[in-house]
Amino acid sequence: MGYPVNAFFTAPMTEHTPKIKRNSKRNSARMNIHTVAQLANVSIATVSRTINHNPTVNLKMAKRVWEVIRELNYLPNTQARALVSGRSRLLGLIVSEITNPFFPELIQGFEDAAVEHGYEILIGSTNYDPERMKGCIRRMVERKAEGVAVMTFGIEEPLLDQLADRHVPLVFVDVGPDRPGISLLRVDYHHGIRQGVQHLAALGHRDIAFVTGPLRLHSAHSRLAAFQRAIQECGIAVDPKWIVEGDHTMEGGIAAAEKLLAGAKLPTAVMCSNDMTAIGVLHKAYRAGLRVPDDLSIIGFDNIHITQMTIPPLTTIQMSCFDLAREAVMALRAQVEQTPAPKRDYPIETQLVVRETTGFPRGTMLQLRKEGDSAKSDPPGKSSTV
Amino acid sequence: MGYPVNAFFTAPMTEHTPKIKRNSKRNSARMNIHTVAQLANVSIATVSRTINHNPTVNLKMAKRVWEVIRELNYLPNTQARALVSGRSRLLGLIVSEITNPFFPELIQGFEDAAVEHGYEILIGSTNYDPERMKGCIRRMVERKAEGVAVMTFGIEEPLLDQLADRHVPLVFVDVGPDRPGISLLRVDYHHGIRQGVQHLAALGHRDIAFVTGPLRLHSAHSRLAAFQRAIQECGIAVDPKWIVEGDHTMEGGIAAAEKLLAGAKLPTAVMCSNDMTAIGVLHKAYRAGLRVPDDLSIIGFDNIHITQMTIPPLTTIQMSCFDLAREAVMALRAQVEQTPAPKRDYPIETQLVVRETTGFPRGTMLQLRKEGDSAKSDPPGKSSTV
DNA sequence: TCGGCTTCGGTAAACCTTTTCCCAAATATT
DNA sequence: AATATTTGGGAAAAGGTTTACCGAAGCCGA
Repeated sequence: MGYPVNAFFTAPMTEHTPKIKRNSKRNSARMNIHTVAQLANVSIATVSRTINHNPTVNLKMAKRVWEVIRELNYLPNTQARALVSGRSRLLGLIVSEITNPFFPELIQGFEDAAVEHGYEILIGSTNYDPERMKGCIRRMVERKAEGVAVMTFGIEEPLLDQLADRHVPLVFVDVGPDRPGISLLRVDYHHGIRQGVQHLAALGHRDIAFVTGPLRLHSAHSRLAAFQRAIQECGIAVDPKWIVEGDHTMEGGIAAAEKLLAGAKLPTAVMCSNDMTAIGVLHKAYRAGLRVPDDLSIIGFDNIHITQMTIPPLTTIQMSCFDLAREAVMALRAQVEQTPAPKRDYPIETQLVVRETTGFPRGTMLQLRKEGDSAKSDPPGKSSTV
Repeated sequence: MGYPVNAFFTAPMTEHTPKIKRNSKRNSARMNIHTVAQLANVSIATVSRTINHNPTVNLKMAKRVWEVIRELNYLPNTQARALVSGRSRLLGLIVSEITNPFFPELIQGFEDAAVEHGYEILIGSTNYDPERMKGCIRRMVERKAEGVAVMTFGIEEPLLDQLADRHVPLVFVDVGPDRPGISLLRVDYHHGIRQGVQHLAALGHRDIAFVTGPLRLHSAHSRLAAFQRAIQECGIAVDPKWIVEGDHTMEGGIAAAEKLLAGAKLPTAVMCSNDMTAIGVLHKAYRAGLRVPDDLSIIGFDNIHITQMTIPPLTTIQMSCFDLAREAVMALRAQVEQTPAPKRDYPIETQLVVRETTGFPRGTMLQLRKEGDSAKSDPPGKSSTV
């Protein structure tokens, strides 16, 4: 500091020495902005400005620089850029379980939205384990993610302090602490679930069971509450015996179905907190010799890709994970880039998709048959989507 | 220069200015190794040594430093560490499509193995698009991944030069250029596929179709070749009409099944290049009113989790993606950490898993029935694994 | 032809950490 | 008690980039 800046202009020799030193190092396969500058016969500042599309660089020179960059296949060192600019251009995404097909679809959407806006993503999978969650958060902080979307549908509050304390913008699903820098994606579970319940009620179902997600998670409660509200709206009583806790896995679905089958009276329809659970229930029904939908109607939740291919294709409630992902990125960007007034709430729609696992309950069917209306045996809405 | 502790010994006034500037910045929520050093009353070097468990730091001092680190919730800046140490501790993983359930399982395994050895992962999903592949590779280089596993089961050669030229260790599946720094994971497709073919042949199948993967991919050819060899070993002729190209998606499976169904003569069994294809075929069979396995036997490949839950559960050939992932990390580590003699070849086993989509072909079944052996109608090996 | 203005390009500091080198202090040895 | 040896810790450079600041060159009008 404080040296007369241009003193050296008149004394080239002293400056030459370090330059040579640089060259010798560079020859050993080390490529950086200096290499480019040297080959293009410009200063590193010019190279940097060219790369960052600074308009003060003259076109001819820019072209020359780009040519050298191409020729060398030069790519700037992201770490160095992030270090000096203070921007990592990294968004974090924390999910429950990467092996649940819902999440890869979400990840894909998140990545596409992020890349579109010049960000990259850092994925963390908690597997419902607080230890792993802690690790994920640590990594997000260490790598200086500029924002983190917590899509685990539930998070231990104390853990997120690590992030909140560092003023990392966060986005949650459903619920989260009300602080500045924290956005919420509010899923309107009620709309889709009510459609599902009404669909079942219209078919004549009165004995409707519900398999929840893990009740530690807030989203599981939200979905259950939406179900209970919808059921009551239809004037049906909710029998607590038919509310069974699952864990959002296929195995959990099987276990839940077993519990239901063990009861004295069977429900005629089951709604599930997610599609994987529904697939488990469907499988158990198959094993138990129940025909779907004749003996048991099943509705899932999420509308993951594979539900189109189950046998029979699953009626489910769509929650667009692309919307969810896009909104999450939007919310994060709004915080990071300080768009004037960042909304805190981003609503997400849900929507019933009728496929072929829902039909008349057995009793009704017989009744209809008796009335000579056998053509009706085709469930309504068959393959309305597929 | 100008670090707090000894600044005053030399030239207090001139050096004092930056110190104040630093502090003022630090107060505004900026935390780094200097903050820790200051609070612990040591130099930054000591803090760094403590963090890196350098044994020359005396225990008492280390304890004091760790306490401050804890109290501040300090986490070192990964970018800066990577920049100076030249080690990003990042491993890249490039997959075909994250929404194909095989890959999340692979990713999970890869991440677990990486984290176990102190690495983190960078995921790229190509969606079979060379443009995206290019982007993935660029990101891997930019972020300075220390090694990259290319699990797309096929890569455009010129693209990988970007990585090879930079001496980034690579690991491929099946096939890859024979250069130093490139390891191969050799999957023994033949073993599992032969088991599958023999299983079908033993049941009496002679008319066996095969739905390949996208033939641009080398792994598709490998699997097809393994099938053809196995078929010939069983003394069955391969009818080229029954080799149909799929694309590793469920939709591709449906399309392939449609092509097969349109033929004059139907095969009695179909082997598929992956499970998603098999699920598509299974679905098409269901739509066409064919019973599985009575009218059509189906065998998949990969043994993804969901195959346990298809209706009926899918007979498939297991390729342990955890093994694959673990071996990939091992191979990369061997290169990165210069273990004495890094093996180039890592063999991966495949294994038939018999579930319930394979049974006697229709003709045989009737024949057996005629022979009064109706008890045999249960296919052999039923749920031998589930 | 010269002075002032514009425009373009170079220099060095800053970002945060690791690591080498070196010095000082503490302990051991004669 | 004085020197040799060990140990612990501080200073500073390096790593690759961005950017503020400043100098130089070119251009125009007078």
